Order: sequence, then structure tokens, then C-alpha cells
Amino acid sequence: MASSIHDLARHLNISIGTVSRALNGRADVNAETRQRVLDAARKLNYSPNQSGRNLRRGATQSIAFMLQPHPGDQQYGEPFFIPFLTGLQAKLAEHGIDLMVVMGGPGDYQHERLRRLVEARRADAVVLAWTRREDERIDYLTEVGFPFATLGRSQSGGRSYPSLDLDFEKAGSDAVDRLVARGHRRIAAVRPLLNLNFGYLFIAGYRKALKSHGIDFDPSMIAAGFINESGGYEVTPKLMQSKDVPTAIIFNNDAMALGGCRALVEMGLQPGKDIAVVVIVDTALCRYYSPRLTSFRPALEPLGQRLAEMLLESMPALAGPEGAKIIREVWPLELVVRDSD
Amino acid sequence: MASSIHDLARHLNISIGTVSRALNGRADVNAETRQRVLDAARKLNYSPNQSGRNLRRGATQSIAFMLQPHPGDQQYGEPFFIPFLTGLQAKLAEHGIDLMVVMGGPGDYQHERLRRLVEARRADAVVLAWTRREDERIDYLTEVGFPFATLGRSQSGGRSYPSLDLDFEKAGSDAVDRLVARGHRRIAAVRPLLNLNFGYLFIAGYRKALKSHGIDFDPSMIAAGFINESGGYEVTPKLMQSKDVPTAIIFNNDAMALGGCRALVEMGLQPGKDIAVVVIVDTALCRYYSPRLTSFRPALEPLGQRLAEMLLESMPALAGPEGAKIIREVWPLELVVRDSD
DNA sequence: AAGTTTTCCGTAAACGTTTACGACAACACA
DNA sequence: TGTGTTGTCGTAAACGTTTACGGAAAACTT
Repeated sequence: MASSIHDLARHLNISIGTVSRALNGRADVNAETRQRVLDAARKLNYSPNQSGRNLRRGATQSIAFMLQPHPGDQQYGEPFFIPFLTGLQAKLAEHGIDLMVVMGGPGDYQHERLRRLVEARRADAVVLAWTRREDERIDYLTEVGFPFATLGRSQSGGRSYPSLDLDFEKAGSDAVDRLVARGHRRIAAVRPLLNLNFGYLFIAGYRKALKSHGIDFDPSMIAAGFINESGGYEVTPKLMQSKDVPTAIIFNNDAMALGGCRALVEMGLQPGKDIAVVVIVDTALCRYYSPRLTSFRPALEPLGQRLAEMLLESMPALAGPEGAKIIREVWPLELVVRDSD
Repeated sequence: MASSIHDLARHLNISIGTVSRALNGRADVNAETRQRVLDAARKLNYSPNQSGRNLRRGATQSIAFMLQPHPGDQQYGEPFFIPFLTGLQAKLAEHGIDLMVVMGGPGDYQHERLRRLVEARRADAVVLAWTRREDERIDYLTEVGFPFATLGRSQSGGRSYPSLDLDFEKAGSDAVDRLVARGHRRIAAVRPLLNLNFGYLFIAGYRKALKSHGIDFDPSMIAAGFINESGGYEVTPKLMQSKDVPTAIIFNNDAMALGGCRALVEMGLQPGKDIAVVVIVDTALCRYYSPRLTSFRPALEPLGQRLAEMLLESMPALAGPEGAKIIREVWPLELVVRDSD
């Protein structure tokens, strides 16, 4: 069943070298023989064995993404990542590169996994997510010189790798601006528990905006929880117990917001009426909840596409002769006004 | 940076053959030299190049899953697949096999993609989902003799491959039984639009149960839509326009149910009070909606684990000498009683 | 017509493994 | 001492590609 380049060559009475050259579009092969090779390849439906090609080329023509549960949590954040990966895959496919999503098990120590992947050279590069402020994966990859790009910023690894991030700081600040403009002064924020970078950025923007409006920062207006439904559900009641109750809550993502709203409803409060709710990272859930939640929405699929481009351009082997460009970008989040604030 | 088996051999003053044998745990190598090799391998942190190994072994030690948008729709069904893939990956990892999720772009013609994957031998086997009654992918794979397993049954390909499915027929029938027991006679069903097998099974169970209760089947009680939120939203009003309005609706999955409930609320009906709602495939969304939706819940992660086992046992190359066993199983869905019926 | 360039193709070496085969030593047995 | 047996290892071929190199023929040039 497995037809190799030898079969093809024998069938055409031609050398395997020529066949290979014809298939790979090199210049030094006669137009007519090339056509014959192409036809025969289709007829015998030959397609080159990846392992052989990889070995010879020293590259796998594929890029890995580690989809892993949020550390400390059991959530994959898939409503966020799936559209992102769709974009990533689409752009890579244009360059004939495969995307390989490796799933990290719940109890998996991600770093070991990454190490194996890199050392075995299963992929030519890797895309990282859930970036932390100090990220040992980034340190490791820069140290061994393995190509990668990150979704999200970090303070590790210098400026040696492409990264693409959303402007959580601006979104946090815009959210406050908007709520203040609508008359709120007691504004709470729900952030992720661990030291994920986007959590810091969000809160930084939140505090900056409060200050600009002359509102004192009150630590009891901030709560941290797992970034899923339960996290929001558990944490929201605490905010409502402070003596000076908030009139608005900004959630760091929509899963948390859904949990938060559930808690509010159970406390007899109706989101959007008795208390304003704004969401920073809106995946797909916000628009289906009633009331539909006002949110900041990232352009996930374009984000994936762009990161693919940036990664490719940073890799000399793939980018062509003009060499490696390290690009870093921060994208805005689009405000989507709905009914909850 | 890339340390090969030659480096290791040279460093130990030993032949590469012996190194390879030591690393692969073969019997004909002295215990002491094996230890030396292992130590040196760790020290130089050597790990075998996958491409070389793949080429020689004729196997990639990895299994592919195509995660693709539901055809005709743009949804990936990720709340369903992510836990499933987690289980799949966990079991495969026990055998040292990687799971490679290849993302199909929205406009992607899946069959071409599959063909490329198979012909290039990027993986040793493939796991299929979204199985249809007649499935050209299954026909293709059986024809070329490429190992695979399916999540879901099909009528294609004979009994030559392992398959694991949920008992949608029983769930459909149980749902009706339960609703009838609670006094309903006008029971509607919302099924997926395309000829996906689980849709047929669900409706088959539904009709069988109706018959057993002496209720005539009424075609206007069935609606078909995209299996996402919008699908449920669009289709539900039609059901409510029939002259003899349903008092209960069974949705084929939770995304559709959410959309359906949204439509009902807009019509002034409160799910769980004015009209009963039951969901067949509950991923994670049901429990967060209010009222919490009564549903049939699949054990997704175990499902993935089991399918991995079944696939492995069907592959002589991996299963060991006792050879290939083709297993097919159908698993029950667990009823979770909540507040919506 | 001889020299020079161009076009096309075959040869063979490499990429990093695994493994069949044989070699050699050590040991056992008669 | 000769013959088998066992344990351990080295040699070299293979897996399917790609590509540097060189050579023969064809096409120009003078």
C-alpha cells in the first residue's frame, strides 16, 4: 500500500533524484518530465512519507500547541482557545504546516511534557498560552534556543520571542470609565487566582482608572477566584458582604461572570438592574445569558492567525532569507454594549 | 544542541547498536553497560530523535484526532470533545503514545485532510467523530486498511473497526417515559439537522417510547436545527406554533436547549414551570442555566479512555502478539434530575 | 569545428534510528 | 582438548527522503 519514491521512479524509468526534484519544484528538471512525474504521482497516489522527509530535512513541518488545564484549576478555557486555534491552524495551513495540539492531562506537569516534545523534536516550534509573569517554560525554551511564540506577555526571556497579547489594562480601565460615567462609584473586580499576567494587567488598568476619577482604591472590592463558573460563584458573595456594597462588578472573564450572576440571583439581586455587570474577556457565553452581558470581546480567530504569522516570520528556516523578525503586539479588546450595565 | 545516539556512543566508547539496545530495554546487553548508557543519556540529556525513530520503525507512536467544525455548522462541539480528548490522551500517554489533535478549518473539506494525513503517515491511527450513517471516511479508511476507531456508530465499513457510542436510543426513550410519567402527552423533540447517526438514534428511541405509551407520533412535534445555541433558538418557536402546543420539549444537546430556552423566555414561557425541558447530551452548560436543566449526561472522560484502549487493542502492532480484537460498545447515559421538568 | 555554456539527469551520501547477523570470549560438558 | 552453549557486543544494512556533485548531451558562441 505504501508507495515510495522508489516505486514512482521505477514506474517512470527515472532516478529517484529526479523524481524528488520534480515533486519539490526545483528548477533543474525538464518541464515535460516534471509533468510526467506529477501525473504518475497522482495516479499511484503517492505522497511523500513524512518521517523520511522530516529526518532528511531536520524539520517536521509542524507546530505544537499545548492545550492544558489552567494550572490549579481543571478548566481548559476551551471557548477561548478553540477559535484561537482555528485561526492559528488556518494561517499555518497556508504555509503547509500542521498544527498539533497536544493535550496536557489534568495531573500533568506541563514542563516535563514540553521538554520531551522539544528534545524529541516532534515539532519545529511551539506556541505557549497561560503565560505567567515569570514563566519557566519561556526561560527553558530561550535557553535551549527552541523557536516559540506566546499568547500573552511575560517578563521572562527578554525580548527574544514573538508575542501577541490583548490589552487587558486598557480594557480594565475602560470598564471603570464606562461604569463611572453611568454613575457608579463602588466598583468591584474579580480577578484570576494565580499569578497569570492578564490578571495583573486587568487590575492595573482598573486601579489606574479609579485613581483618575478620584476614587480611593478599596482592597475589599477585589476578589480572586478560579477562572470558571464555580470560581465566580464562590467569590461574589464575599464582595457583597463588605459594609459598603458594590453597585457594579467587573469580571475577568465570562465563565466567572456567569457564576457570579448565579450567586447574585440567589441573593435576590438581578444583574443589569440591581447591580451592573461587565465582563472583560467575552468568549461566546456572554451573549446567551439573559440579560445579555456587556463585555469586552477579543478577536480570537484573527489573534490566532496573526500569531501564526509572527511565529513564522521569527523563524529563519521558514521565513526565507531576509531572516528573523521578532514582533510583539498588543491588541485592543472591543467593547460590546449589551444589557447588563 | 541536538545530541544524537552517535554522540552518546562516542562518549561511552561503545557502539551505537549497543546504545540503542540498552535504551530500548533489550535483553542482550550487560546490566552494567546498560546502566552506564542510561546515566550518560540523562547527563547529556539525550532523547531519541522522533523522525529517525519513526522512519526506522515505520510508526509514529502517535494517534490523530480530527477536531472539526460540525459540518454545515460552525461549531466544534468543544464542551463535548475536550473532556473526551482528555480521557483519550491520558490513556494513550500510559502507552507512550502522543495524541495529535488536528484542527480542521471551517471551510475545510475534511476528507482531503484525512487523506493527506493517512498517506503521509503522520499518525499510526486516527479517531473519528461526528460519524454519519453512511460515512465516506470510514469507507476510505477500511479500504486502505488504515487503523482507526470511531466515537459513534455508523453503517459503513462493516464490523471491522472498534467503535464506542452512547445509547441515544435508550436516552430518547427514557426521556419520553419520564415525561409521560409526569403527565405529559404532547412531547416535542429537537434533533440535529444533518444525517448524524446520533440524531436518528435519539428520534428512534423517542418514537418507540411514544408508541409504547399509546401516543400517536405527530411529525409537527419534531424540529431539526443546527446543533448550537442559534439552532435551538430558531427552531423552538416553530414547535410552539403547532395548533396543539407541546407541554414538553426534549433537546438533543445542551447548546440547543439553551437557545430553545431563550426563545421560550422571549415568548413569555418559563422553562421548568410553563413547559418542561429535558436535554439528552449534557456537557457542562446545563447545570449553570437557571432553572438547572434535567438532562442525560455522558461520562465523557471515561469514554475517551475506553476508546483509546479499544483502539490500541485493535492494532496488532501495538497490542502485542495476541493480536487484534475488535470491540464495540454502547454506553448508557446517566439521567441527572434537575429543575426543568 | 572547436570551445563554452546551459540544461537535464543519475549517483551516492547523508539524516538518526533499529535490528539481523555474525564474531568473539567465557563457560560448560564430554 | 575439542565441541557446544551462552552472553555480550560491533558491523552494516535498512527505513524514505533530499541534495551536493559531477557528467553527458544539447545548445550556443566564436
